[in-house]
Amino acid sequence: MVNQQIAQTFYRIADLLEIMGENPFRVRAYRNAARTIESLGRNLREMVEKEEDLTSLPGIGKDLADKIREIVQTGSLAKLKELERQVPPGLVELLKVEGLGPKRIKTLHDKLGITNLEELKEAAAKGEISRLPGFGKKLEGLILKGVVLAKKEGRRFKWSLAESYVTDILRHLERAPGLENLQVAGSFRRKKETVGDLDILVTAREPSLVIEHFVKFPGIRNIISKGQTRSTVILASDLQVDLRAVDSDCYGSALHYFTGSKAHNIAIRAMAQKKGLKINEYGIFRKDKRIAGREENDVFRAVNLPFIEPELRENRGEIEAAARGQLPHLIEPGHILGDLHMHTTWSDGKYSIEAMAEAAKALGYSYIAITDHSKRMAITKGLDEKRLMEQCEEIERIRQKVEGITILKGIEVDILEDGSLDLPDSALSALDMVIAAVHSKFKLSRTEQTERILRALDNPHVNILAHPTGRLIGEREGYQADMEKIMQRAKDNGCFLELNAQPARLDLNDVNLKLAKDMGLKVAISTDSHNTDSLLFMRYGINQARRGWIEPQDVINTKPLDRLLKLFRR
DNA sequence: GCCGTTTTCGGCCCGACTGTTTTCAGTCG
Repeated sequence: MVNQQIAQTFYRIADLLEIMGENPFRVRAYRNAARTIESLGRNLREMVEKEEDLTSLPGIGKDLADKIREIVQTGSLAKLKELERQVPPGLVELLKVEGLGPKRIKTLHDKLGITNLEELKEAAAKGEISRLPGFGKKLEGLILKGVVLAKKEGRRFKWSLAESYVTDILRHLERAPGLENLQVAGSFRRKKETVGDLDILVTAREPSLVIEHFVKFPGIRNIISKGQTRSTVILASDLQVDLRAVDSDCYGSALHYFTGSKAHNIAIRAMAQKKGLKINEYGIFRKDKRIAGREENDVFRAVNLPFIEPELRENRGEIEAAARGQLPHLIEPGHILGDLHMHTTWSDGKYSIEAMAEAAKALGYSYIAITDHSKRMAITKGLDEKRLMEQCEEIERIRQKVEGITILKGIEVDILEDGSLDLPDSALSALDMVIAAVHSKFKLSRTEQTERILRALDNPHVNILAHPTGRLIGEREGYQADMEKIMQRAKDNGCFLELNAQPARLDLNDVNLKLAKDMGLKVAISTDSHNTDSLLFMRYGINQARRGWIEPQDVINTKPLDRLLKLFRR
């Protein structure tokens, strides 16, 4: 929580400094630091309390380390308050308007006294803006439209939803005349859990023909720009799509460039600079001579690095790891041997145990675990002790019937408010494995929530903590809890954390996955399926795992059954 | 404001598109 607050503070300072016309590199320093903090696994409050050296974090120097300490210790930052006295706070909102950046906002403020969105709208409506030097009728119109759009800004699309748009757009683009290569780049290619827009790269004999074809895509609501090599459109769903066309000689360097992340690209380019090279989307250059760029790997070769998988390109240590020859060998869908979290008609699932087993078998799995809810989840017909025993007998019968896959007896047992479990040990001891989960009392204090979960992990029957933070992407923040402590206890107790592969959960997130890996704590990637179709959500889990640097050996359900069962013996 | 296997000063990624310009600034990614 404090990490997010600090990151937001730094972003805000960056915006304010930018509007004041400050040194752009200083502005960037604040944004870089904010990004570092957002993707930091460690809790800054704890680091400050332990008097750890904050300047060891990338992009944090003495000055920003002091500011972090000030925010942790006082809850606010004098520097921010001072800036907010100098710049009307409403001006920052104007940055969200398409076509307005710091320079124009400053002009609008200085010449027309505009301090917020409402005043901007009035001025545009009265035609005052087009009379300013450097502003024209067209920009005024854009601002009028932009003022409305600004409120919607910031919407991000879950990766799984973006994927459905990608499918349609690619089907359209494949029919473009003279098309050679077609690839989605950007955060979609990096498998980020949400994407802000889609970046599509093409190569073609005649790029402008592809652009012409692209803008005829039926799902387009608005064409923002359309040039010789590049076009931006907005789909009816509000998703922005950028198309870039390059020559096939540049395909590799362009793909690297458009895949990002921005922070990764800047770091790679800085390395190239030191070697007297220049990297841009058109290739790798020594002086003015182009020396490579057809293959994406040319970029990495130019800076003496091995290929770095797109999912790792966040400048979170992947470049250093690559330089040391210590990049992870990321997990792939084929490594998964079974699914350890699913529901049936015994609680809130839609299919029988047998149907789930057959569906999993068809996916080539060698085992599954049936993990229905426990009685506290009354709305799901959660199992009490008696029904759980009946279900175990039913599983015994189906084991005889369905061959070629092992069905494990499990439960997703509720963690009650005090950290005790919803079923007695006598019931849990009859099972092959136990998942424990928080489904209630999300609002407990951080300390209480942490203690509650730690106590559950101390129950010797618990093997896996389900959806460990409880967050729902874009809808609900997770409950407050000290994940570092929870992970450490799980490791000490021989438990595991789940990576829940439901596209709305993807819980743990990438940062926490990396933290778990660094601690040596293994995870289970599970679909939490309530029907046979969602067994396929496994791939979303794999995407997220790869972003968290997870390798096959870090995941328990890549292990053959006998080794898995040994891991469940605490 | 950060950073350093040439450096503690002087750099900091770089190109496309648009609009209002008659040669370029601002914005965006």
